Amino acid sequence: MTASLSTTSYALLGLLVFDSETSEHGLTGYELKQRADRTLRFYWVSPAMSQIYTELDRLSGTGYVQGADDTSGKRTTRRFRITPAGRESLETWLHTSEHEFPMLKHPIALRLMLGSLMGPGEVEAMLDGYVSAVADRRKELEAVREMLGDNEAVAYPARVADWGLAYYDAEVEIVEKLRRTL
Amino acid sequence: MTASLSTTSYALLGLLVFDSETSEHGLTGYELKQRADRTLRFYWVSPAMSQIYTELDRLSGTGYVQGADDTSGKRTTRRFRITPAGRESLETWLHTSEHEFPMLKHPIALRLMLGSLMGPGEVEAMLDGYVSAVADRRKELEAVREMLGDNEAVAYPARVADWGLAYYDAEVEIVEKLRRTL
DNA sequence: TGTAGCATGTAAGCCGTTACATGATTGA
DNA sequence: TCAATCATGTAACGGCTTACATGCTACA
Repeated sequence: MTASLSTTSYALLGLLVFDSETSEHGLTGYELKQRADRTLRFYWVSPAMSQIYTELDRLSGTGYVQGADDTSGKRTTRRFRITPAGRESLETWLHTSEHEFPMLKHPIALRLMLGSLMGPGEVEAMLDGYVSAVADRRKELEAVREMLGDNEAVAYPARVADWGLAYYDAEVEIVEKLRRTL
Repeated sequence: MTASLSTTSYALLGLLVFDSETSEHGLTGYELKQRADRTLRFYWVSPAMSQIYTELDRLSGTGYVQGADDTSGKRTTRRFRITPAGRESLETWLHTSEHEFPMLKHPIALRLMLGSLMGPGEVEAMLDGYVSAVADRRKELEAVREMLGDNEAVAYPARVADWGLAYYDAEVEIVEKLRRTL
């Protein structure tokens, strides 16, 4: 029987799969957090450091990752690699689990609903601020997209990044149109 | 000093504001859940029933809502109304709080990242399923939009619904384009 | 020498869910 | 009479965050 994990656990396992295909030494918890900040953050969550270490302990417990002391550097660190069992569990999850609908927590839309309680100009300012925040976000994601390039090994992550970029573009267009109707 | 509440608390407070502008008798926890299912769900969350009652207790504690036994019907229920203090707290929140960036938890995008571990056809099937799930969602939101009509009192909620519809349309377009590149 | 980044954890606590429990009313 | 809906809660627990604690290394 397969231990059932949270989606976040599988997401981290996914990051470890990509690592295993390009390197042999694994990732530290710290490095895993950096990867999450670069990728997962845009369409899932980037767990807190403390959460990363907790998940790594959990995944070690189920045998899905294996941690080993790395003494090759200046400092001894623990590096984690995905195990065959972990890879299998991840694949089973991909094949069999329910595909839940995305969950969007959108504080700007929530506030807009209460626009009648806001002052004149305040709604506009909020939407302008949001458009510029999206632009910032987009730039960050663009940098990630450029890093992925056209490397076949990360063709799917690149597609996800493209999806994200198109989403941000659509969002800006929608909000700017909405802004003009106020 | 104002008690600091979760965003979900303010969202419920917002629903109670709309009620207060159209009726005088308030909402039961059960009705509040129904409103959340119709509106909040699309761009925030619709809390579980148990959470609704917990929040109502909390909001009663801070004096932001007031519950009263309603014995006018066949059955005695508790109906909640927002208080002037609650309305003020909500407005303060609208004016002063940080506008966090939306949070998207997108299981489909997450799985797509791991597309290289999925079988041929499996990615396509997943995306097709997603497109049809979005279509279903869109229909639900469309029904809500129609209910709002062009009633001035809910002009802002109507705009939020329009935003949601445009978002679903964009999502379908993006995914269908992506689908063709596989 | 001091600050930023690397590296790893524990503890407390919030938010929210599912499961469980109870019971009234409406309508087929 | 039986199922669906209305209506209200408690208990247990999972997931995740913030705050706190510690210490090494690189570099300006």
